[in-house]
Amino acid sequence: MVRPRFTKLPLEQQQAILQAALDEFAAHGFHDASLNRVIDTAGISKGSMYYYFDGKEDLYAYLVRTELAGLFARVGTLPELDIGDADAFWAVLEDYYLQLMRALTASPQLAALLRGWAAASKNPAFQAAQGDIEQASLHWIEQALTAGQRVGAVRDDLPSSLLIAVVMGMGQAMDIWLMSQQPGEDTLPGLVSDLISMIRGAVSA
Amino acid sequence: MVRPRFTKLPLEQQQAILQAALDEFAAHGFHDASLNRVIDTAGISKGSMYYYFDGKEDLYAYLVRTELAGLFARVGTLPELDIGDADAFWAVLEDYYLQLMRALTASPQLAALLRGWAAASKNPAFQAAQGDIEQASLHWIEQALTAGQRVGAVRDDLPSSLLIAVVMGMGQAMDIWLMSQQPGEDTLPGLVSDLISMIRGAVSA
DNA sequence: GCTCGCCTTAGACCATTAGTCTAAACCGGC
DNA sequence: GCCGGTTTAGACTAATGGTCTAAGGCGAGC
Repeated sequence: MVRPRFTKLPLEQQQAILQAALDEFAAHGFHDASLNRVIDTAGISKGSMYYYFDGKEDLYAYLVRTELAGLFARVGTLPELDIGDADAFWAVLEDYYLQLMRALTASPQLAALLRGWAAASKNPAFQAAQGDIEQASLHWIEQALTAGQRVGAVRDDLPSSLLIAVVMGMGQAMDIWLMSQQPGEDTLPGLVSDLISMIRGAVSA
Repeated sequence: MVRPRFTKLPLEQQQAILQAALDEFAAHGFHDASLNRVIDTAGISKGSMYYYFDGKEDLYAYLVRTELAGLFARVGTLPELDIGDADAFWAVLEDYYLQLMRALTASPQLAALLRGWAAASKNPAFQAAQGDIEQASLHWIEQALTAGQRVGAVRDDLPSSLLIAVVMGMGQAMDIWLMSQQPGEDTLPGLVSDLISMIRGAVSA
């Protein structure tokens, strides 16, 4: 866990460290990122780094959490899902997903960070570090799915763990594909609509 | 690329090396596997290992390729897909997928190996090593999808790269979920049927 | 039977990694 | 001015993947 002392640092030094970490992790992914390089770039000593963070995984988890929080703060929270019928459910979801993707295309570094996260998250040895991030994401999808089941938009004849796993798999594949397309503001809505329609087809009642 | 000299080795020594590598990679995944441990376990020297293989990625790629070839040899090749209508297409695919999963549950080490492969394959820095494996897999899915489009079982209004990416993402998620369930011979067919129905829903015309 | 030359092997060595630890520097309170 | 806890510097460790050189092994030609 990140040490509280880190948050007591002058903001500019916090940002210097986080920026260096973001550059490094976004450029190389978790495994191939060098903590030593982050330390050099940030201009602090190894002792200080380990005084602020438990280690590489801790820094990474904190960075992802912080950046994700910023992203969701920019986009806003997910609107209420279980008012209305199935069509309304999917429309709301599509709109929200579109806004998320807009925000993501605007910050390619964050996209790279999440791409690396998606790649690593399946590795069991890494899940310990993923911890609350993964949990939050799963929780988010789980809530959306159960809301969809309440309004009859999502089938409920399968184990929810399977639905969650498949939706996450689809979502990650779509995110990566979408980022690789570098979609413009004109094409993005249509693509997002297609993606949601595929998810809808997969999990519809 | 694996050096031809490796295949000229006595079979038992080849198998000693491959078995050691399989144990290590299946237990720890690609990144956390230690090549030095493989070398020790196999009872060869570092010089020999690097005389047979270009390096860690090369050994891993060769191992996956070999094991995959064995799996497909056990299961047999995919039956002809574009005879009949859409329902026939999905029935054939389901049956084949079921056989693959049967074979996979029978060899948990191979399942672990492929799980690690799935986790690593999204990392761009790693794709160079994936190379022909990834290509073969993509090619396989691509062929199935175009066959499905010919018989009207698969929509053709989306970029095929998107369809491929999404189907791969779903497939990987499903494989991982399925392996984590440790399904018995009684439950497996029903689960596989559910999985195929989700893919069908996602990509149907 | 001997020797030459090439294929193979052994393992020391290198740069780099994440992470540990100790000693010094700093700085506020008295 | 100095005392004591907080913070920093960076040497150090164990392990990694990968390189390289020198020796061993062994068969062909004579």
